[in-house]
Amino acid sequence: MGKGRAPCCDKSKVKKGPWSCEEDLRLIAFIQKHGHQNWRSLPKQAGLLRCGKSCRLRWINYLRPDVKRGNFTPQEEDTIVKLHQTLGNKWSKIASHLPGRTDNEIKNVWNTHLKKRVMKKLEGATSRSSSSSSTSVLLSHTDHTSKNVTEKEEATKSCSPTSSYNASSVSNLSQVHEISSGNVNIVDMDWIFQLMNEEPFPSGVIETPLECDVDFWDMLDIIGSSPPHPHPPPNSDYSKLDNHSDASCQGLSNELGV
DNA sequence: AAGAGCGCCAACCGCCAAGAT
DNA sequence: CATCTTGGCGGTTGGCGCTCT
Repeated sequence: MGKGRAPCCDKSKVKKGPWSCEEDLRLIAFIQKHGHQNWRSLPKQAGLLRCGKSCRLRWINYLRPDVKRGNFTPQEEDTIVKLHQTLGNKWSKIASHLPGRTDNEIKNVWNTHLKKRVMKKLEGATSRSSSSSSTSVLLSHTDHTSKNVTEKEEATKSCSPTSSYNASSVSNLSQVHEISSGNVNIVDMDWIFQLMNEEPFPSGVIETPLECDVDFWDMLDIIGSSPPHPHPPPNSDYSKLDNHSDASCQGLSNELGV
């Protein structure tokens, strides 16, 4: 291990905060095309003003094709509680037992729901001087809160930057147009590349910064409308990107049937 | 109606381990 | 072996939305 630690990126030049649809698309498209051998250089090559770590997190937690979203099943929650008893806060280890679930998600669920539930049950059990402490006793699913959370989530975040489309459906974007969960039209990245009318991601660095990449915004605008249609160039003014982004997200949501 | 408080969760931060040089 | 780089992990936080008063 080294002495000091160089910052993973120049913090002054990276964007922070929630990811936009545009950024997600860029990341997905790049990884689909080139994979992610090097997270550090990925953002630069993909034309993202993000830290490599941030890209990795975004991919692992939300954009990965096999990531499972939505409420945890009672079985999953039971598994988490059981594994937590033996593994402690080893979220990645716990996650490895729950296909499609991420350590971050499990950590959140534990901290927000399961911990309280287990504590409550434990307290109840202690006050009743109960000798039983098995997880099956600890776990009662009658107050399954995650369902409400999910419903709320889907209602309120249908077009949020972080879940504007179903990331789990973005599997093999270049080929797959339907997924098993339904007939969902997936945005074909090759089609996007064609729209861009250029080699998707040249081996070198993409020089186009987000705020002036008119073609890219135009492309996204086209994605946001169904069917695709010629469209006047969108605003290149960064201050207007949010609105533009919302429109694109909404269109994208419709496009994907989310 | 509006402000305060709370819950949830996506994302960031810092540390550590492993691999590369 | 020492140093450097990168990926991964777990803890924490900021912001948003909902509920309560």
